[in-house]
Amino acid sequence: MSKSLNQVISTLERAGGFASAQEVYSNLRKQGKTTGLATVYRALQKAVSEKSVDVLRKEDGEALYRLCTTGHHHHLLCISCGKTIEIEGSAVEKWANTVAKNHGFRAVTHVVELSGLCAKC
Amino acid sequence: MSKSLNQVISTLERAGGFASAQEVYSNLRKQGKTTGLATVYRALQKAVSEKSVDVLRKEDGEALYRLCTTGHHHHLLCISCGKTIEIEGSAVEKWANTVAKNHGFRAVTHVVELSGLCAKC
DNA sequence: AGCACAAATGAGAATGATTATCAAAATCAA
DNA sequence: TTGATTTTGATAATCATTCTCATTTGTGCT
Repeated sequence: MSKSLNQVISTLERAGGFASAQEVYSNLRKQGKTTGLATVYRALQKAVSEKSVDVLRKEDGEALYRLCTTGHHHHLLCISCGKTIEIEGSAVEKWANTVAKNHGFRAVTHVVELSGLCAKC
Repeated sequence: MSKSLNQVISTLERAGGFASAQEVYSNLRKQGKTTGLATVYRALQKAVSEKSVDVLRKEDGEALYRLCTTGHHHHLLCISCGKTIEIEGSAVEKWANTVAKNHGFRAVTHVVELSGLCAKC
C-alpha cells in the first residue's frame, strides 16, 4: 500500500467522501504535505481501478471522486445562497438499479443532483 | 434564428442526434463550411439553454450533445459504446418533489443521469 | 551495512476540451 | 447610405488531466 494512496483516501474521508482531484491536492498541501498533483491523480486512478473509489462528473466536466464504501448520498443545492443539504436516496438507488437491469446494463452508477431555492431565499 | 445554430442542429441530426462539439466542428469543415469552433460552442450552448439539445458526458469528461426528441426525460448511457437510452422517471420526479418539500425548497430542478455498461459491452 | 534494481514521487511540460477576447463582417434601423 | 448592434472566426487564454523524466524511496540479497 503506497503512502500517497492512504493520504488520498483519508482526505476523501475527511471531505465526506466527495471531492475533486484538485481539492484533494490543495487539502494535502494545506496540511503541509509535499504531495504532487500527479501523485494525487495516480492514487485516484489506482483507487478507481481497485473499485474502492468511483467517479462522477460535475456539470462542467470536472471529475469528482467518492469512496465506494461510504453510503453515498445526493445533494440539494440552493442556487441563491449556495446552501447544500446532503440527502438520502435509497428510493433512487433502487429505481436506478431496476432501470439498469431492465435494459441489460451492468456496473451502473448514477448522478442525481437537485437544485432550487431554499426556505430563506 | 442564426445560421450557425441551424448548421449545428442539422449536423447533429446527420450524426444520429449525438456528437461532441469537436465532431460537429470537423463535420462542418468537411462540408466546406468555414464555421469557427467558437461559433459551434456558442450554438450548442444556446441550443442547450433552449432545451432543444441536452448534454451528456463521456467517461473522459468530454461533452456529448444530443437532440432532445421528447420532453423531460433521463438517460441511461453506455460508457463504452456510447449507446443511450431515454428513460421515463416518474418515480424520480415524485421523489425529488418530496425531498424538496421536506427541506422547504421551492422551484427545484433535478439532474439524473445513469451510466454503465450495456448488454453488448 | 552495502549494493543493485525496481517502484514511487514531484516538478514542470504537454495535451485537449472549453471559454474569453477582439477585430472584422454581416444584419438591421432609420 | 449611414451608424449601431449582433454574429462570427481566428486566436489566445484557461483549466483539468496526463505525460515525461530525473530523483528519491523502498526492497531484496549478500
